[in-house]
Amino acid sequence: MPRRPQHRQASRSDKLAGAEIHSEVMTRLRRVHQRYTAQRREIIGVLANFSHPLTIQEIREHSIDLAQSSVYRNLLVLEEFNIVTRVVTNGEIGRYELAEDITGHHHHLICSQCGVVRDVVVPPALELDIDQALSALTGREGFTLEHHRLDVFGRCAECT
Amino acid sequence: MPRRPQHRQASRSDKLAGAEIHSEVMTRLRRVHQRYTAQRREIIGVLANFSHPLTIQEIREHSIDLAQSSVYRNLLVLEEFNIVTRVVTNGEIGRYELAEDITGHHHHLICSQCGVVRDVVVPPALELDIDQALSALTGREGFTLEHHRLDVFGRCAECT
DNA sequence: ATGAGTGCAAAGGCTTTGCATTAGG
DNA sequence: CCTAATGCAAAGCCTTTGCACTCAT
Repeated sequence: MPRRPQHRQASRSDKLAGAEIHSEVMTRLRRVHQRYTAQRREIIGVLANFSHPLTIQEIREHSIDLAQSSVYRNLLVLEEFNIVTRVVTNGEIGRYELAEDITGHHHHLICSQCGVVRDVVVPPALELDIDQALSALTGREGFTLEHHRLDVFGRCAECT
Repeated sequence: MPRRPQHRQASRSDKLAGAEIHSEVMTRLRRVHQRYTAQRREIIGVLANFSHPLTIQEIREHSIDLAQSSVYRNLLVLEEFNIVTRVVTNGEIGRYELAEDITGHHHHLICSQCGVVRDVVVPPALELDIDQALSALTGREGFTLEHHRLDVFGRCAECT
């Protein structure tokens, strides 16, 4: 399964990189009796090459021989087992990225004009404050806290 | 334009309520040369009756004689002029709520299982911390900060 | 009066599904 | 081997659009 060369984009604080990601994903899929097929490797490979969530269109554009239905079906499986995450940003088109326990916890900076998404990390102290406050809040509301999502909206330099 | 009685749900710190909302919306629409038609009043009325974002389906279910296309078109207009906000939560179905400058700034507590959405308010101190951190962050990234969205995911009491 | 807004139905666009074929373990 | 996964095309589902009619201003 050929992997076309791709320049890696601005890397976040990668917890895992390159080959490590594949073996990690392989392990996880094995654990749940799922196969790590060529198409799944391809999808993971593409997602690993970018430091921001991709649309299904984009995933297909950056790979070859990926049937549309396979991409949809595989992303569903990969999401089910917490290997990728579906993130919703501006419009309603779904975007996917590797799970945070692979790439590290981060948030999204979204241009409200053109929709471009950039991964960002906020100070650990703030994350702590947020988690504390939300923990109290969910308790009060009878919810079991799972995780939070902090999206930042603004205009990117190009869209002034 | 009949408005079926609806029990108002757990009210947040309402900045405006009932009739006030209609006159406020009326004013805003006038300002941009838009008409406040019966259908638009109906939509606003339904949204005002709930303290959490509604899907288009739900909006239609809680009103009468609203053509599907009119709901879509009106929500587009209302969103354009910052009277309602489209919020995306779990899946990809759009949900709408009154703009924050009408209802007050808040966030969403979303059940990752059943998708129910509850409005929540976090401590002002936390909001301040967040805004400060994000302001610094967006500056660094060449973005102009507009607003943030903090969604909390967890399991509601029913979904344990 | 008169153009924005409405309703109906048809068209779009992304996503899901059915089914025969292929391939991973 | 033997079932999960794939590819293709058809079907679904939410959303948008065209067009004639209606109603706010």
